[in-house]
Amino acid sequence: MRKGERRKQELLQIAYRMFITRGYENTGVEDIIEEAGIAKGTYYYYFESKEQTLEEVIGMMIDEEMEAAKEIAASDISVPQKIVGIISAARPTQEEQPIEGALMRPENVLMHNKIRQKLMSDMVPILAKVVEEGINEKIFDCDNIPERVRMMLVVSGEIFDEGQFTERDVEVFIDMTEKLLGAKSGTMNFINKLIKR
Amino acid sequence: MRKGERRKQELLQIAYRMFITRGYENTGVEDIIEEAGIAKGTYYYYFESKEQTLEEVIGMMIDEEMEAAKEIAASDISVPQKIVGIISAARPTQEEQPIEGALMRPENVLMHNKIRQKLMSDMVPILAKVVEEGINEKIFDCDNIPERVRMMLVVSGEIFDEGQFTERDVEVFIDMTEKLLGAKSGTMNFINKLIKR
Amino acid sequence: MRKGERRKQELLQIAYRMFITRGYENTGVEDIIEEAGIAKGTYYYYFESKEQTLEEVIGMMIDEEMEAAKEIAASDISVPQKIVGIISAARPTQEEQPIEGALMRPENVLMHNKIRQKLMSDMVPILAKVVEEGINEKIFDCDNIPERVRMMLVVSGEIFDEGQFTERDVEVFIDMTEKLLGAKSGTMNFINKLIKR
Amino acid sequence: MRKGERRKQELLQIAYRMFITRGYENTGVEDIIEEAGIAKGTYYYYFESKEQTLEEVIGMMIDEEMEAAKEIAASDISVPQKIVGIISAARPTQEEQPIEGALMRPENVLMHNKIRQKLMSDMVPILAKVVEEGINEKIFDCDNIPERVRMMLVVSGEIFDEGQFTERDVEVFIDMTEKLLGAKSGTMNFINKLIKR
DNA sequence: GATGAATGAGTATTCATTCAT
DNA sequence: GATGAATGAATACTCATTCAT
Repeated sequence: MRKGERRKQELLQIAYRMFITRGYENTGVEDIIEEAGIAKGTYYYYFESKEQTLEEVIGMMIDEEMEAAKEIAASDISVPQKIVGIISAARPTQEEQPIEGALMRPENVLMHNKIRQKLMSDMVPILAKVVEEGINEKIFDCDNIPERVRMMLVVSGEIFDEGQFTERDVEVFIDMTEKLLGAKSGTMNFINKLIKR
Repeated sequence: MRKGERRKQELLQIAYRMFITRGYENTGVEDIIEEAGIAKGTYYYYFESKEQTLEEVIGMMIDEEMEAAKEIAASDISVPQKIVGIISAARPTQEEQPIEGALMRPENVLMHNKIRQKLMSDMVPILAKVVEEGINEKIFDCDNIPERVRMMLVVSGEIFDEGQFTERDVEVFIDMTEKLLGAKSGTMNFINKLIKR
Repeated sequence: MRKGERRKQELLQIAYRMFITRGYENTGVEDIIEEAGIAKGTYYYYFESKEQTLEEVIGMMIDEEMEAAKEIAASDISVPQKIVGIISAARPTQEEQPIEGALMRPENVLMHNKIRQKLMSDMVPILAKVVEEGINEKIFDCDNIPERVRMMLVVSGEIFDEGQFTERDVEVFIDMTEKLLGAKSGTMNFINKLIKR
Repeated sequence: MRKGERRKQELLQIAYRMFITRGYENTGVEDIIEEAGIAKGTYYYYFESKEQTLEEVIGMMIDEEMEAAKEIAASDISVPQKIVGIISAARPTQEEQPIEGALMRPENVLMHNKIRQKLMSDMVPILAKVVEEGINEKIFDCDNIPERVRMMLVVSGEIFDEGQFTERDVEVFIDMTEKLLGAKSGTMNFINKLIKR
C-alpha cells in the first residue's frame, strides 16, 4: 500500500510533466508508460482512465498552489502583499511551466481551462478573506467582495499566464486592483518590483 | 462562380451551426456533408481541411460582429453607450449560441479560444478609439488606453460568455469600467438595464 | 512472448501470400486482418505500418533464399553446379509464386523491385566466393568477379523471373555464363536439364 | 484540329516532364492542369485517363529514341559503333532525366518498367539487324541473335540506368558484349571513351 | 500488484473521373 | 473546344481501454 501510493505519486509526476510539456491531447498513455517503464495494465491499475489522470494531475497542482496561498494568507505580511503573493501563487511557476507559454498552446487549451476553473473557484474564498481583512484595517473599501476578487483573478490569469505582457499591463493592473478594492493610489505599487520580468 | 460562392456560404452556415451545437471536435466531416446533402468530394472542393473550415467559420462570425461594432462606433449615440454596445456586440448573440453556454463546454474550448483571441485583437483598436473620443469629450480620463480596453474585454468575455452571472457581477463590472476609464461614478450605470438577463 | 512471435510469423505468412497473389498495392490492411481473423489494432500491434510489413515480408523471403544459397555453397557438389543451384535459389519458387508471372504484373512492380535489389546485393558476395573457388580449381578464369556475378544475376532475373523464356534463351544464357567466367565451353551445359520448364 | 493537336503535344510535354521529375504516382491530374493552365474538363477532353496519358507519354519518348536508333543503324559508321550508339540512344538522355537516378526512385518504378518493356521489344529487332550486318562483315560470329541482343540490352539497362556504375562495370560489359557476339577481343573497346562519366 | 496481447470504434483526406452548360 | 462544380469509392492509422494470466 505504501509502495503502491509512492508508485502512484511517481506516475502522477510523470504524467504531469508530460501533459504540460507536450499537451494533454498529445500525450498518449503509451508515452506515459514508456517514460515510467511500466506496462499498460499497470497504468490502468492505478488510474481509471486518462481523463481521470488529468483530473488528479490538476488536483495535485492546485493543491500545492492552495497550500501556498493559505500559508501566505496566514502569515503576517501586509494585506496588499498577501494579495499579490496569493495571485502570484496562482500562476504556474517556472518549474511547472517548462516551456514558455506552454499552457497557451492550442493543444493545452483543455487542460488550461480545467486548471483555471478549479483555481478560480478555490482561490476566490481565500482572497476574499484577505480583502475583508484589508477592509477591517481600513486599507480597502468596497462591497461585493467575491465578485471583485474574481475579476482580479480573471484579469491576472488572462494577462499574466500568457507570459506576453508589458510594463504598461502591470501598471494598469495595479491601478485597476487598487480601484477595484477601494485602496488609496499607490497601495499596491510594489507589485511592480515583484511581477516584473 | 456565383453558384459556387453561394454554395460555400451555405456550407459555412451549416458547419457553423454544427460546430457550435455539438462542438468542433464532435462534429465529423461526415456529419456536415450529411446535413448538407453533398458528397465528401464536394466538401473538400470547397474547404482545404476541417481545420480550415473552422478558421473560416470563425472569420465569418467575427466579421459580422466587427461590422456591428464599427457601425456602433460611427453612430451618434453617447460614448458610454457606444462602449456598452460594442462590448455587447462582441458577445455571441442568441442566434449564434443556440444552446446556453455551448461555448463553455469542454468540447468547445478550442473554438472558444480561437474566437476570443481573434475577437480580442480586432476589437481593441475600435474600442480604444471610442475611449479616446470620450477623453476628448472629458467624459473619461485615463492613459494606457489599449491596455485598459483589453482588460475590460477580458473581464466581459470571461464573466458574460459563461451566461452564469449575477446582478452583482454586473454592478461590479460597471464600477470597474468607470474607474478603469476614469469616468464619473454613474456614467455607465445604464448598462444595468441592457445586460440584464 | 512465444505466443506473440508465433502470431507474427502467421501474419507475415498471410501478408506474404496476399501481397504476391494480389499485389502489394491491391492488398488493403483490411484484407489482411480479415483473412487473419484479427482486429485492426492487433495488426498495428505487430506492424508499424503496411510498408513496414512489406519490408519484413521481403526480408523473410530473402532470408530463406539466402539460407538455401549458403547451404548450396557449402555443399560438396561441383562448382558449376553450385552456381546454377544458387541462381535457381534466387528465383521465386513455385510455392512462392502461386500465379505464373505474378511478380511481373504492374501492381507488383514495387515489391518485385525491392526483392530484386535486396537479393542482388545479398547474393553477389556468396556467388563471388564460389566463383573464386572455381578459379582456384582452374575451372574458371576471370577478373572483376563481383561485376561479372552481378551481370549474371541481372540477366537471370530478368529472363527467368518472367517465366516466359525459350530454350534458346537458356542456351544463350549458358554460353554467356561460361564466357563471362572464362570457363571451357560445355562446362555449364547441364543447366539445360535443370532450368527447363 | 491543328490547334487541338498542338495543344495536345503541349500537354504531353508537360505531363512527360512532371512524370519523370516527380513520378507518375506522385503527379496528380490536378498538378498537370495547373501547370498547363487548363481546366479539368479540358484535360479529359484530350486524354481518356491518366493512365492513357502515361501510355502516350511513353510512346512519345520511345518514338524519339527509336528514331535516333534507326538513323544510327542507317548511317555509315562501323558496326560496333552502331551498336554502342543504339544502346546509348536507349538510355534516357540528360534532358529526359533531369534528376539523376530519377527513374530508379521507387515512385517511378512503374513508369520505368513500362518504358523498359517497350524499349526492349522495339529495340531488339533493330539491333539484331545490325548484328547480322556485323556477321556478314565477319566482325561477329554467333547464333540466336535476338536472344543475345536482348541480354545485352537487359544488362545495359540495369547497369547504366542506375547512373551508379564503375569503370569495372564498363570493362566487364565490353568483355561480355564482345564474347556474346563472338567478336575479337578489343573490337568494342572504344565504348570506354563514350560511356565514361 | 503487474503484465502485454488484443480490441475496434473513430476519422480525415485523396483523386481520377463525369457531365451539364 | 472548354469549363469547373460535383462525385464517391478507397484507405491507412490511432489510441484509450480490457482482461486472462
